Amino acid sequence: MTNADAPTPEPGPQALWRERAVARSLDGARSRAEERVQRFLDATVELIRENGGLDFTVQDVVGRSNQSLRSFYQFFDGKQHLLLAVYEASMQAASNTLAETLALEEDPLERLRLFVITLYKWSVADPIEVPPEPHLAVRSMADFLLGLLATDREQAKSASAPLFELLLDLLEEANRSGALTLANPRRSAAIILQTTMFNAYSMIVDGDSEAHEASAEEMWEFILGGIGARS
Amino acid sequence: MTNADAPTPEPGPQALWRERAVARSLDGARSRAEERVQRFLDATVELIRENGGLDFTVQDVVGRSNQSLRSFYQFFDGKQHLLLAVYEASMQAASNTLAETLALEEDPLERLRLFVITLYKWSVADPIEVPPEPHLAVRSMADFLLGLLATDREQAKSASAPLFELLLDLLEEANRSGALTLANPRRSAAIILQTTMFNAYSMIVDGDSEAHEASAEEMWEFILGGIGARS
DNA sequence: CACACAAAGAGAATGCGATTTCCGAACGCG
DNA sequence: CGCGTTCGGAAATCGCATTCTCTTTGTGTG
Repeated sequence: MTNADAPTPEPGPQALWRERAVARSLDGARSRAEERVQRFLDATVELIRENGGLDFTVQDVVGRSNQSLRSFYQFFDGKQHLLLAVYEASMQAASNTLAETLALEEDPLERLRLFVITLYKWSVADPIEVPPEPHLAVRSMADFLLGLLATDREQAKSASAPLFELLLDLLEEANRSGALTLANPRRSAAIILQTTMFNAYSMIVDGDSEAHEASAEEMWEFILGGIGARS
Repeated sequence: MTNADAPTPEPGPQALWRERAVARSLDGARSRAEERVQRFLDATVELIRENGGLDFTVQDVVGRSNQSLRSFYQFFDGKQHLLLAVYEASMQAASNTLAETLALEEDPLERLRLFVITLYKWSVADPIEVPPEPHLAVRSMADFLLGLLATDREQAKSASAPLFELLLDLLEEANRSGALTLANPRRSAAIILQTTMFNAYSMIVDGDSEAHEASAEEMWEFILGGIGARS
């Protein structure tokens, strides 16, 4: 209930962008505002898809969403915030979709495998080709994310939380069922997430470009061994 | 926007920056030029150290090295190139220093461990505190590197080559000695390098900030398991 | 219906950096 | 000694994010 009327207060670091963006306004106005924010986000996702990167201008986003610069800066603190919002949304969406997919599987370890393989594919996929939902922009946002880590650790952390928590659940479940014996599930979750999402580097430093299919499994094997499973 | 073709023939895309930079010029002039280029690089490293990031202006570099903007753009194609040059030099230096360190150790697996632990420390260390040689700027350059991967894969690859080759040698050596049984050393090298250098992400997503000491070993354990060693 | 006003669009104005260009002095050489 | 090359100094451009101003539009009120 923070009734913010100040120009640009910059309250807590945990203030969710959406709250901020939709701040005041009564019922009707609120939903109208949310809708506008959403239009900005959608336009951004489209742009990222199209040129496969973050090199579009704020003007592009504004134009694409048929709104004005003024509105943009009323809803977001800047391009950085916009990107963060998109990233956050992506992670949330990814997390939800993954959770659905995993629901079909029973075996703890198999669930974990599914998580890794799926996330890996999303992370490696060329955004231009990724057809489905406004889901992942993961690959395209990797560098933005690293930049964020350098400055707003907290935000980067909370934005990544959905996926992290999901994975953590999987690990703890596996631990309980006896499939794994992790001393520190949190650390394991962190390293697995990192290994899976930042594979772009590995992909490149090593010469070949083909064999994406193969490497998904290779990576899974690597992780599996790393966390102490595999005979 | 990637290829800014100058009137000069400039053949392959792998043309090393240093060659480019020092292009023509006879003997005397050449060394003089090399020295100037070096001054730019040194100044850059200093700046990165000082503010722990890449957010300094070209002007800063120029001023710091007591040269002129004009000269800067005569030697480098732009800030991007400067950064690439620094990164390349860092990797080369890191590789050399590592090679020296490893020479003292006999056991293949232990050599590998030393490689990982050392590189990890360099990658995680706060650049402001790293006292020794103009060595690593790895941590500070992680995001730049990812950006590079998105655009100039080849350059990113060749700049990372020194470390990659060194690690590859270690792995093959371990394979020969029977300490390891890697089916595809190149892939293993790639994934190990990635896991080690990009730990920043892992470090953050997981809550805690302490325990760097501990995590170096944890990471080693993870990698060791991943590549199939460890009982 | 005219009026007060908040919301939102159009763009011009700023500011900051990277990149280019221009001008003239210093230098090497026939 | 004059000429071309090299190079510092600094102004001129450019692209883009971020601000600021002015106008228009939608809505509810007396």
